[in-house]
Amino acid sequence: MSEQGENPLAEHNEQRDLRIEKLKALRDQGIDPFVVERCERSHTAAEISTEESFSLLENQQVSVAGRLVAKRAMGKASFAHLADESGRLQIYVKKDDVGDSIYEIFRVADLGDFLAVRGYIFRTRTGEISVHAQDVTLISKALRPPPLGKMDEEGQAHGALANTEDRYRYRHLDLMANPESRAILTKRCRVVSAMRRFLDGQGFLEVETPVLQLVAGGAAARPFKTHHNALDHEFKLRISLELYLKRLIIGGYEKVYEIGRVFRNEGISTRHNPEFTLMELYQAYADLDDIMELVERMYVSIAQDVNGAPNFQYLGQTIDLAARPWRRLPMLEGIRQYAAIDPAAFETIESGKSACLAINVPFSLDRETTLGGLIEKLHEVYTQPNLIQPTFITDFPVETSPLAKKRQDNPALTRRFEVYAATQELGNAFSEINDPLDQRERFEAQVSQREAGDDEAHPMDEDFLKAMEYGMPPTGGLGIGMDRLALILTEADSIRDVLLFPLMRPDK
RNA sequence: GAGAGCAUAGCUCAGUCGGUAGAGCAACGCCCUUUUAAGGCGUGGGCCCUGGGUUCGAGUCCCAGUGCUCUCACCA
Repeated sequence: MSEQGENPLAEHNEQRDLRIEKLKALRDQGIDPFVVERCERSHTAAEISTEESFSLLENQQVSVAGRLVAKRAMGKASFAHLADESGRLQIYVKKDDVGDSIYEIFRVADLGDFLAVRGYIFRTRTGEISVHAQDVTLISKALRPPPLGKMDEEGQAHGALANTEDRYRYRHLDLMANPESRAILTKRCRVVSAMRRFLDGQGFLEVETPVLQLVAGGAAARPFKTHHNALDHEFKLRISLELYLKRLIIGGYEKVYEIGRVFRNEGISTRHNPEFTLMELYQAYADLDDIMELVERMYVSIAQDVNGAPNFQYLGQTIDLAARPWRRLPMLEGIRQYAAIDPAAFETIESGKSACLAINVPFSLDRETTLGGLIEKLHEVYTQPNLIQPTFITDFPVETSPLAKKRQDNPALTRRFEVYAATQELGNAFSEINDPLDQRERFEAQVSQREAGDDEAHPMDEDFLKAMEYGMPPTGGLGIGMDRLALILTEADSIRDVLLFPLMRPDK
């Protein structure tokens, strides 16, 4: 926020100044790395450096390119490593072979520059498969040194960019310097594509619905607000995908899904980012039990795709997704097992609270204003930490489930489940309400909660209610936080590790 | 929102009892034709996060602020 404004060229930086000088000197000799537009590559680093490929490629000509990430210059013959997306590859540059002028180009190349190398494959005295250069071209120049550190024989980086803030804030540097960061982020992308592949294979249609909405509904959260100039109207960024996808079911689509960014104006933590990726699907003529079956197959398929097995490790435990059917546990039954409170105690909020007092719960009862809220709190505190192997928690309280059908035999409970594994919530599903009168009552109950001070209660949405009044088939729906799913499949510590660019406070 | 920890060279980090700044890597110069965290000799590089305070003297101690990280709360 400096008043005079920052001129990047005025920035004092000795190493950068030197590199700019080098660039000028090269240009004076007619060598300009930035005029290069493309580069023919015959092989990637990974395609060269395996034993199988070596047996085919030894003494063969190859053309490779990549970022200069290590350099060991020794007078008239030098070694260096180039990194491309596939990995690292050693090159050997000998003055006698490339000639004085090319050797000089290599000699002045800095770490971070991009080089194209043509040469033949050989194995060094110490056994490393390498390219013996016959030609070296500078194809792009880095004006700042990369925070690479050094890599030892085990491939372990030393002295590389390690500061957590910088790794998130300058992800391009993190990706350059830390292969394990890239591995986790790549896996996250694969989780999303595996999800898409599975759903496409099941006959679901991928759709896109509005991010800018007049009423931000479908979840309980405060929205971001923005303004459209031409309409001179306030819009909100969506907090879920739900209500527009249901409109598509009303319109006659039978199996739709969307994988999209949603925005919640809330705190940031190791499990929360203000914008995150949600997958929601809706299937007409299906109920909660159909969705359970779908979820079991979906997770097995995704784990198989990204981990190569229908299970994964988390905190030292093996989570076995293939052992189907997964456990089904009604929420009140879980509370009976893990908190030792009889379901009969939840007649009223008062009787529920006395049962809580009797077992000395470790949270404040004053905060709980609805029976359903109290029950969910007990579930989170007592049951959830025990849910290691995949488990469907069913029969959520009606007050906290304003979009789920009531159970016919007990209208205090809903046809809803959340799926848990490794103690993490990994999905939320309902038999969706399709009775517009019931839906109106639920919204009205939410509006009274809002008026009682709960600014995250669901807002009234007349436009959606009107849509439902045209008739909606019985429908099963499912929502999955993709970032959370990626988090446990990668065993990452923080949601920021599975987001390419997590939200950061503005720099300086 | 509450608490704890951290902030020093481009990167990773030391810095003792309060005495005006150190290493490795990176950079620059010289040597070196199979090295691989190459090596050898030499050189440059610092708003010690910011602002106050204590003190003859503060990277170090105190206060406040800022930023980050973690824990808790919030987030059905």
